[in-house]
Amino acid sequence: MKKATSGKMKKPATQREEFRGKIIDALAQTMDLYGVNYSFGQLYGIMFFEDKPMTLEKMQASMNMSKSNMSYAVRALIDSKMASKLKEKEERKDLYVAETDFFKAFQSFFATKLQREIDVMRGALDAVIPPLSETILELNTTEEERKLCLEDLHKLKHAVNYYEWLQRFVNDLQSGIYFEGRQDG
Amino acid sequence: MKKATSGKMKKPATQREEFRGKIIDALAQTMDLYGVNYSFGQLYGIMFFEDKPMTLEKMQASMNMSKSNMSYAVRALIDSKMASKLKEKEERKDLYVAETDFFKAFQSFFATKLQREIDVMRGALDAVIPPLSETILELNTTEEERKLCLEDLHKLKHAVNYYEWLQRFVNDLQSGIYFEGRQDG
DNA sequence: CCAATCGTTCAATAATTATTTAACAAATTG
DNA sequence: CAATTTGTTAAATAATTATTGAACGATTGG
Repeated sequence: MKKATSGKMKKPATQREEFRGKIIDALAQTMDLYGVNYSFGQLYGIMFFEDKPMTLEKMQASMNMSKSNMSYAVRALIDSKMASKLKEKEERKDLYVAETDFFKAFQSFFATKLQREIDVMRGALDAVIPPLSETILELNTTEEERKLCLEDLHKLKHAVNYYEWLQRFVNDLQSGIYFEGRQDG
Repeated sequence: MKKATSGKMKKPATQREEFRGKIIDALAQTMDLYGVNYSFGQLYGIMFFEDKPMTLEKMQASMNMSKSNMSYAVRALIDSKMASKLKEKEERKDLYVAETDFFKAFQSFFATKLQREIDVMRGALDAVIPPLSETILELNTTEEERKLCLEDLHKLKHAVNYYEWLQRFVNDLQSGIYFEGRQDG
């Protein structure tokens, strides 16, 4: 992804808006690093500075983009728990706020991604290890093939260990213990 | 990114190759999650199973893709330290190996990404905080504008704390202390 | 209960990214 | 040192993803 050329954000009027723009760009670049659409990252940045809950209409105005795209964007942010929808509405319109605590945002974003990774890999490992083991155990498997299967199995067992460790890591991340030495909140 | 339809991998001949294919697909999906080109992720998977060093030619044959693209792919893997180039060559051809220790691969991949994030964000914060502070200190700043700037400054200071914490986290990640409880190596 | 409006989805289009082909410089062998 | 051969890059093309506009059901306010 890349800085979109369509629907460019409105030009900074004050110096403060210019500063915000720089931080928003850095945030969007950062999120882009992890596979998040650059524009969706920008929206996070805008919501980060906007202290009040925002409507889709407001987002549309800030980003100069279609409401449709804002709908997709805000949903993506909600999926990775970087934003949330409020229960209240403002004259029929849904309201959304960004998670402005970077520590919590980090926790949510990575925990979500890592958990998805674990689920995908565990799914594949669980599907492959049993029949691979079976092949090794079968009498009519050639000696050469058995040797190759054993090597693969060894690698997959290493992967299982890794993903068990990673699951503990994610649990710890969610528990908050890594944030114990933090300064501020 | 998405499973490429061009240059599809050769069909599995043995059951073992089919199993490998499933794991390779899961690995590629996983890397895709973090913004890595799916095909490049597949290449990592192939190198992961191939125990010997590989040449570009070999990669080309395994993936049914151009040597050019394999050159790009292997470089991306090297950049995130998931693979490395050997000093030796095999009849003029460069040799590459994948990092097969998932713990080390994790360490490298995330440390690289997170460090890039820290650098981008610190760059923006360092560029913005001093002039923003200056604006607040200036006499001819309106009361309203000063209030808004102060709110922004507060948020950015929180971000600085976060990135200081994240830098310590990355240092710890690189030191290996998070892997102390691991089972296997 | 009707008219307006919100948010979502689908299909179309625009924009970006992935991949290839071709050209080239560096290295190497005979 | 000439002829190959390698790996990289640039430009062109193919494929995918992002964004929009329009259509629709749901909701709500009159």
